[in-house]
Amino acid sequence: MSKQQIVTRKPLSRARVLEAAVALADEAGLEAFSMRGLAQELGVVPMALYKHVANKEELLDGMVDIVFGEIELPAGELDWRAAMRRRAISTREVLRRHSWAIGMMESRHPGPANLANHNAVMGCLREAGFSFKGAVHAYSVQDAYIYGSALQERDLAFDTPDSAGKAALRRAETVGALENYPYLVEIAAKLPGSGYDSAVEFTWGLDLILDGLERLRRA
Amino acid sequence: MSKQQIVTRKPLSRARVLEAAVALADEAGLEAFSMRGLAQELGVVPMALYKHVANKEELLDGMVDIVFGEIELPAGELDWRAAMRRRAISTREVLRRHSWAIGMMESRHPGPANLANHNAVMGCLREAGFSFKGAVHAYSVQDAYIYGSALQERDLAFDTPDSAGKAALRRAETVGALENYPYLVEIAAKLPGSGYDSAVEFTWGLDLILDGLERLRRA
DNA sequence: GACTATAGGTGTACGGTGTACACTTGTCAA
DNA sequence: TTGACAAGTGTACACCGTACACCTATAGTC
Repeated sequence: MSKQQIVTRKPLSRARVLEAAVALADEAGLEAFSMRGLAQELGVVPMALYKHVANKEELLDGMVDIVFGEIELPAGELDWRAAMRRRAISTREVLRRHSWAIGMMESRHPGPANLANHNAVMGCLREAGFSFKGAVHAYSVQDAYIYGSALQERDLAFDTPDSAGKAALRRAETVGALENYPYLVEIAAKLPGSGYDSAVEFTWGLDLILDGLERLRRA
Repeated sequence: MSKQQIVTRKPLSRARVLEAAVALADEAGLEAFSMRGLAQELGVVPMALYKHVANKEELLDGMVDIVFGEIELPAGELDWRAAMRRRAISTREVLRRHSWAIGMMESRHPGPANLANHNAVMGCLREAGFSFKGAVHAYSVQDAYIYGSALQERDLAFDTPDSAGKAALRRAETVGALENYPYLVEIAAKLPGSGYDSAVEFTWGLDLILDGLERLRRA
């Protein structure tokens, strides 16, 4: 009986814990994500987790590095603009899958995937001919935009034109004084029929930034 | 004795609670911010707060709206670019004062200051001649950049060139394999002496974006 | 084969959190 | 004087992360 149990349930490991943690955070959100819940998901008592991760903080560090690992690195054979574009789009997609990670990508103790990612991006820019300072600028602008977009997408939930309009309307209705906010009214009225698409919105801004950076690089 | 107490301690009010909450979050951070801590700060028992705010969520909503209220609205007499630039810089400064609010600016139930802010920004763009779609694009790009920058600044703590270099170095040292990340090494080596300034970094990217938007507007 | 060290899972307990609910008390209107 | 009402209190509960002592199954050594 107890033998069977042991055979049945394959033993925990740091990798298995991290994997389950990411899956749980994906579906439950960061707010509802707890050590106790994760333990239950793994069919184990809460304290069992602490044999594989030091504490919740370290667990989160590991989770974030898994997320970094899913981001496509800039490929050397592409020109810098195409490489950065792909990498930005990949980052956005990964953050849509793991939206709990959005605020944590740069705030946690960095893991190997994080380091590899930053090194590859910086390398791509430097090899494309950006000066050191230029590369730092270029990196900052892109990442600020990528992470800011992810934040916006998550918070505004503009997934469909319809929900976008609804969100604007809900905002305006809050105070019941629509007439004081004519431009919010316009958004509520026009956005639903405008074919708004958050992916298109993202690439639009991305291309604006990349265009600006290309001008910088040539100078 | 008890009379004195009552005279001494002026009574709570929603405004006083919110104000104290913002102050406490400013100095303690969001992590350490609790209803119990706030009550203590106000010299009151925790449950007393619930006579003035429904719960912690609603309290946070109110706190975020206070933050919105501190942001300078675009002034009508400036041209759109100058107005947007000032507003962006003001937003960044406000978020530096209240960095706990960074991830919450667009995710909470919106209050009046939030609505006024969004309405004013959208209005500024529309009146400057942006098409509806163009204004939405312009708004999205700017806010994504502003909030993303705030996130980066908070997380990387690149407040001084020195700390910036240290941060990069700390990252690289984590795995003890500097030679695998040559571009991180470069950052660690060069950034400290480069005169890095996060405010300059911010306006650099901001101007890049505003330039791009001006081109759009003229088209 | 017996013995022991060790890694992995358990059970209990503690101090923290948000907040429901019933209570007192201080203030003002009638 | 009474009685309603708003403001502050005290107790209690379910949840959280995790320290610490314990058990137990396996692996290595003689």
